[in-house]
Amino acid sequence: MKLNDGPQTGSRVTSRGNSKASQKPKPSAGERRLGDFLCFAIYSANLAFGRAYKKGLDELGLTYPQWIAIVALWEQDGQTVSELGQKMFLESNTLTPILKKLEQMGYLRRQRDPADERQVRISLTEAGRRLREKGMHMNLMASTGLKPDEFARLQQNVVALRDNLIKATAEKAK
Amino acid sequence: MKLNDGPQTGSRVTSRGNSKASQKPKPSAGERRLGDFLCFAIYSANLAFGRAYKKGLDELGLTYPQWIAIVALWEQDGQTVSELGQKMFLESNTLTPILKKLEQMGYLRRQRDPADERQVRISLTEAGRRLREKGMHMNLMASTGLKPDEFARLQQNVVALRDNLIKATAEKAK
DNA sequence: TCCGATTAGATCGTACACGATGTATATAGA
DNA sequence: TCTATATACATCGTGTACGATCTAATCGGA
Repeated sequence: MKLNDGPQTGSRVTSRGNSKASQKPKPSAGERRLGDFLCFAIYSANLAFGRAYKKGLDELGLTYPQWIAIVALWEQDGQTVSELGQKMFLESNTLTPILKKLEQMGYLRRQRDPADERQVRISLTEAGRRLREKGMHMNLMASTGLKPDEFARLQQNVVALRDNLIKATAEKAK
Repeated sequence: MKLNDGPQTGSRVTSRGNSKASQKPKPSAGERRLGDFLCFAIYSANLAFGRAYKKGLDELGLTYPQWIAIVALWEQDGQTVSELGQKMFLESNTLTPILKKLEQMGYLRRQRDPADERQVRISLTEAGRRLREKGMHMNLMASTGLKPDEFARLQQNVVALRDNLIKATAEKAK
C-alpha cells in the first residue's frame, strides 16, 4: 500500500478530463511534434543501435564505447588520449575511465610519452588485437534493413550532418 | 612528479616504432574502419546534437532528455509512464528519475491513476507548458546545413533505420 | 473466492557524457 | 633563467541508460 516515494495516492484529481491541463491534444499549425525532430530520430536510433549491439558486445564482455575505442586503436596504435578523443568525439574526462577499464581488463597499455610526459600513449595488447578480430563478425547490416548502397549513402549523410553541427556549434561559440 | 594513478613513468617502452604493436596501420581488404560504421556515425551525430542543443537547453535549465519529455507530454497530456516510455524509447528505470526531477522543478505532476493504482499519470503544469512555448524557437535546421527537403528525407531514413533495428533486435530475441 | 502469475513503477549498481576543476609538464617571454 | 601561461590528462559531481531486482496492484483460473 505504501508507494516508495511514489506520488501520493491521497490527493486524487485525475488530470485528464476534468482539468484544463489536457486540452492541448493537437499541435497547432507549425508546431513540430516529437516525431518530426531530426535530433530525436538520431537520439532514438542511437538507443536502438546500442540495444542491437548488446548481444554481440556481451559476448566480448565490452560496452559500446569500449568497443569503439578498441576499433579506433586497432586502426592506429600508440595514439595519445586526445588523438583518440578526436576520433571518438570525446575528451579525457570521458575517455580516461574507459581506457583505465580496458587496461585493467588487459586489452591495452597506457604509458606516458617520455618525450612529453604530459601525454599518454595507448597501445593495444595482443589480447586487445585478438578481441578486435573476434568482434570482426559483428555486422548489423541486415538488421538495418538497408541495401549496401543505401547503407553507405545514409552513413555519409549522417556524417555530413554531424560535421555541420560541430562546425556550426564551434562558430556560434566564438 | 606524481601522476595521480596515471600509468607509471618508470617502465618506458615507447610502443610505436619498436614493437610489433604498431605495425597494423591499414585495415586489410574488407576490414571496416571506424569511419565506415553507421552505428558510429549515429553515435557521434547524437553527441554533436547534444552539444549543439546545449546552449538553448541551458537557457531553459533543462537537459536533453528532460526537454524531450516536456515535448512529448505537451503533445498529449495525462500519459502513463510506460506510454511516455514508448514514445521516448525508454523504460521506467530511466524515466522515473527524469520525471521526478521535472516534478520537483514544478513542470509536471505525477499521480497514481485511481482506476489502476499501478499506473502513474503524468501531466504538465502551467509552468511546464510555458517552458514548452519558451523552447519553441530552438531550431537547429540551419546548423544541420540541410535544406528542408533533405532534412525531412534524412529524418525519415533515420526513423526507418531505427524501426528496422528495433524489429530485428526483437525478432532475434525470440 | 483465493492464490499464483502478470503488470506497472521504482530502486539499485555500473558505465558512460560532460562541465568544472585540479595537477603535472612544457613553453615562452622578459 | 625564472616565472606566467598553456597544454594534457585526471578527478569530481550530476544526469542519463540499462540490466536486475523489488513492491504493490491487478488479473485469471480452479
